[in-house]
This record gives sequence, C-alpha cells and structure tokens, in this order.
Amino acid sequence: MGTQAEPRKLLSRERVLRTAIKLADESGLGAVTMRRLAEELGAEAMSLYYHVSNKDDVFDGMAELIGQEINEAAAGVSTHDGGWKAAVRQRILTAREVLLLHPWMPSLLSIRNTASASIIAHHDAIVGLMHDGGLSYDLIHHGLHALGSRALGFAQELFDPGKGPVSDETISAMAAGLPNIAAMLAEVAHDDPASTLGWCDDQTEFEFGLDLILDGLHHRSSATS
Amino acid sequence: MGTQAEPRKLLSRERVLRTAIKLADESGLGAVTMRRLAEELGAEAMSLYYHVSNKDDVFDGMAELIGQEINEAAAGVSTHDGGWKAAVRQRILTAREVLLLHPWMPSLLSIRNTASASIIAHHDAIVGLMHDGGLSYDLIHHGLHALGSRALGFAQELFDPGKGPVSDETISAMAAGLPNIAAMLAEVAHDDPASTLGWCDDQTEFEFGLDLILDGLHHRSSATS
DNA sequence: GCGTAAGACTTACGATGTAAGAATCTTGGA
DNA sequence: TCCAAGATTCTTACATCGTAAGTCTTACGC
Repeated sequence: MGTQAEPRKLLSRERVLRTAIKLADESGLGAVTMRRLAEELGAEAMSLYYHVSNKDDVFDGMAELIGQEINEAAAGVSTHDGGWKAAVRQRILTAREVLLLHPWMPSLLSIRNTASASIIAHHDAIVGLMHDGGLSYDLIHHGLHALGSRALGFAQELFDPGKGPVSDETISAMAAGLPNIAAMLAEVAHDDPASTLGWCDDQTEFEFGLDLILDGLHHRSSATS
Repeated sequence: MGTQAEPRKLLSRERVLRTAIKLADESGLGAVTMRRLAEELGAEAMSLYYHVSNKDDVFDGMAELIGQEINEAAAGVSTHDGGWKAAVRQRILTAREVLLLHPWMPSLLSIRNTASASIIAHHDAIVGLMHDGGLSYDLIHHGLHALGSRALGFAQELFDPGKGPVSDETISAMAAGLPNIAAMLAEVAHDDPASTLGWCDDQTEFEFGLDLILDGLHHRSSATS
C-alpha cells in the first residue's frame, strides 16, 4: 500500500556512537558535529541528547568502542611462546592495525585524555604479559610510561620531515640553515611512502622504536635479576 | 591637560603572538580566541587580521616563538664533553624545561602539525650532535622517529593511571576486571606528584624513557660500527 | 478512550572564526 | 596648510557550533 516512509530506525547510544565512528572514518574527526551526526541518523541534533549527555560523551564513547575493537582483535591472536617481548610486541602491533583503520583516534585521545575502560583493559593485558615474563612491577610501570602512546599503536610525530620524495632543490634550499637535516635527508631518502597513521609514521619506524624500548626493558630486567 | 587616555600601543604580529602565549600560559589554550586576544590587546577582534592571517597562523606563530625560546635556552648550555648521548640528552631536557613553562604546547603541536622553522632547527641541532658522535644518518633518522615528541621534551600519555595517591578502595575496586594493573598500582604507589606536563609525565619517567631510547641507539651504533 | 512516560523535535542563545566594507589615522608632497 | 593616498583599525554581519528549555508525538497498559 504505497510507500510507507522510511522505517525510522530507533536511536540508541550504540547507534549514535557507531555512526560517529563511521562518520569520522569517512570524513575525519572534524566532521563529527552533533548536527551532522543527527543528519546521518535521520534525526535532529537535539534528539541525540536523550542518548548521549554531550559531545565529549560521544568522543569518550567512540574511544571506548575502538578500545573494545582492539581487545577483540587481540583476543583472536594466539599468545606466542616467544617470551613476553614477542607477546607484548604482538599485542601492540595488533592494536596498531586497528588504529590504522581509524586514523582519527590519536587526535581524539589527545583531546580527551580520559581513560576509557577498554583502553585501560588493553594496558592491563600488557602489564599481565610483562609480569608473566618476569619483569618487576616497578620496571613495568616505567615501561608503560616509556611506551606512552606507542602502547596503543601510534607515536606522536611532530612534523613530517620527508613526506613523499624529497626533491633535490628542497635539500639544497635548506642546506644553508639546516646543514645536518639536509645531509641526513640527502642520504636517507625516504623511499617507502607506505605511511598513514597521521604523520610519517611508517610501520618500519614504529616497529624500530617499539623494539628499541622493549629491548631496553629486557636488558634492564636481565641486569637486575 | 587631564587624562590623556591610554597610549594605545600599536598592534603588531609580534605583540599579537606574545600576548597569545601569555594568554595560553595563564588560562590555557582554550582561552586563546580572537576576541579574547583582541580584548587583551585593547583592540577589536577583526583588527588582528591585519597582522595575522587567521587563527591557525596565530597558533603556528606561537609554536615558532616557543621553538625560538628552546633554541635560545639550548644556546646558553655548554656542549658537554660526555659524548653525543650526554649532549643530546642535555638538549632535550633543556627543551623540556621550556615546555614546562608552556604546558599547552603539546596540545598545540597535536592540533597544528606544521613544522615551524625554529622547531626544525632544534631537530637539526640534534641530528648534528648525533652525527658528530659517529651515528650514521640512517640510524639517526630512525632515532628521530623513535624519539617522536620526546625530542621536544614531552611524551604523550594516554591517561593517568595514578594521579595523586591511589586509595586502597580504588585498587580493590578495579582488582576484579584489571588484576594486573591493580597489582602494579598496589606495589608501585606513585609517590612523587611533582608532575605537570599534561598527564602523569614525571621528570623521572620522562628521563627513563629518554635514556631507554638513547641507550638503544648507542647500542645499535656500537654493534654496527 | 486515555493518561503516562519515553523519545523526538522546535526554538533560541551565546560563542566562535572571519568576510566585506566603512571609518580613522598617518604621512608626505603641493 | 591642505589634501590625497596608503596604512591601520573598527563595525556589522553571517555561518556554524554546542546545548538549554520546553513542546509535540507516539506507544502502550488500563
């Protein structure tokens, strides 16, 4: 009997948050406004406030859900028998894979530094792996600080010293004021543009830094015990 | 000739940026709005646009000035004779001291990841110190990535696992879902609340992470050469 | 039918960045 | 001294944002 209009799916906190994540995935965190979010849901902005207390609550909810995604992904990966270092490494790289699907997460976490339950749980798992490996809680504590955002799979890069191929002109132009960086760029010449998580945050570079820290922790653990 | 009204100091890009920094120091980055900034300068919001192209330009200018402050502070510190590691460490800790005076810098840098000239110069200096110390440019390049924001004196902390004294109730409350973190907190018990740069970013923790990375670079350098 | 409460909507306000153009002030040449 | 021509500042206005307050709609037990 004719068009029965759209089914008008009900709103819910879950649906709001999922839509917010989809919106951020597609158009960036800046596109997540209450009005745009409502539009995406076929509702009005103020209607969201019945399910969500305010925008920060939306942000926190998004982080919580991504944290769950990380934990689920990690649950599906067998705990290696290669020692705590391999296990922690694995967990963190798994987290990173999830974050690569949601590149806005780093920004979100820097805006809202409240700890969501699922992200704390992720850290709890890391602490557990380290402790099982024989590290003291004191060392683990220092280690968590040393890892910082790396525990979640990303590193804050301050700028992008070599996005794309560095032209020779660029190098000679900066050679005057920045002799050392110029020399480095001339020699290193980033060639793998397979980056993405924000800013020049290569998988290779990420793993290098991660291993540097894990090795350091391992060394300090062996030396002490 | 009575009161001659206020002298009405002239606006200038310099004055706008300095005032923005002062405002951020006093009331946080969120207080830096064009109107508030204008008010502070005894002018109208739109008048600023003659000296500054937009708000992002203000942010970039602030970062540039802080970068200069870092470089000036570093210039006043003698380059040690303790090898490249001590020299780099010194430079980074000096940068950190400046950042501690401007706790909003981390947030600013995460919002505007454009590279200001002075901050690039700071990195150039670090590259120089490392190269003088015999590190290969390739290793230096990796090292810079590994350092990330730490090169400027801060580390992104995701949340604050132990701000202030951790109450026993808190620990027993979380013991159920987070056995490992609970156990760690029970044992470690943060006791030095002399933190500040954002979130639980102790000087001690910062230096621990910094040394972990520098030691790792040193080790990888020795092994290769 | 009818109250009742959950859920969605309307309207409105203050804050923000900034476009467009008017007003004022400064300065140098006639 | 006067006046044209920048240089600088101000006025007004608009779009967008988060959200407070209150109203309408719908579903359902009686």
